[in-house]
Amino acid sequence: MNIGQASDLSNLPVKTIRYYEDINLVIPNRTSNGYRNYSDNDVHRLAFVQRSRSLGFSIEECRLLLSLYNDDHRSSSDVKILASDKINEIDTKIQELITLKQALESLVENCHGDEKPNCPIIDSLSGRLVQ
Amino acid sequence: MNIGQASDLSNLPVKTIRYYEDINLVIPNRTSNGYRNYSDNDVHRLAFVQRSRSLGFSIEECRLLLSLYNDDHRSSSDVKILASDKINEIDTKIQELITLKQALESLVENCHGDEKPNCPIIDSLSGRLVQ
DNA sequence: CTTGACCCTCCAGTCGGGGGAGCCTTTATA
DNA sequence: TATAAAGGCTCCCCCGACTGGAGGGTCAAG
Repeated sequence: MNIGQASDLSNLPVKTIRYYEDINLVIPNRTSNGYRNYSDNDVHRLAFVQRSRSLGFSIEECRLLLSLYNDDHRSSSDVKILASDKINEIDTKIQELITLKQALESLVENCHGDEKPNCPIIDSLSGRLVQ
Repeated sequence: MNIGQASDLSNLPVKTIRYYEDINLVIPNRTSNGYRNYSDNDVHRLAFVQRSRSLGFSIEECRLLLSLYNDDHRSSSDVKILASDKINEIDTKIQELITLKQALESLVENCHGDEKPNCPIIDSLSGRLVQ
């Protein structure tokens, strides 16, 4: 099938699918007119990448997951480790964002938010100690 | 002072400080030999940007914050709105990451993680319904 | 007078694509 | 059968926010 139909079936933009070929992730055959010709298996792989990406895996992790996907002799422990690592990564990011949010909240709480220029948020950003 | 000292005082890499000049964020004078010559005020502005960036503000938001920083007639409400919006942004991101984490956790829980190829994580990524 | 630390500019790369120009092929309609 | 629209192709530049490196110039110490 052409790239447009592959795009519909995989929920990936056409541009992204071409990009995935550029980086040797999912490589279709070509028809005689030079058009990309995606097989059902190619589309499965595209959709696999789409779901993996939406779960937060990087392209390189998707490449690894794809190779496990196609490996009949894989160990499920390899996959589990990859997913567990990603959970830890996400968790670290969440904690960082919570810390950030708390810092901003404590600044906002102390700001009157009126028409006057006096502002503890600016004071803090400029390095003056507040509180 | 030279860029190296400005780097030490602002906790910003030399490369980043040059980049901030490129994008017209903090522009120093030059000495006769062509070296950048940072004033104390320039360094304050660099440090201001460093703190703003570490609180999650984008470069364009930093540009706006800097202009408020230098505006004696600012309203603190303008600053407060900017910071509150950023809190909401961060909160949205946290919620997205929590959802992502939960999805991954439910997949990992069902995976035996042994030497066998059978793997509900791969099954789910490949679009096969699990559970 | 040389060494090393520091400074300069310019170019390319990162990640994961997006936008658009300029062209070719296929398909639908008049 | 002519034409127009839709879809395909390659190629190149753009995003944010830097980072690395090449290839040079400048300055202070010994």
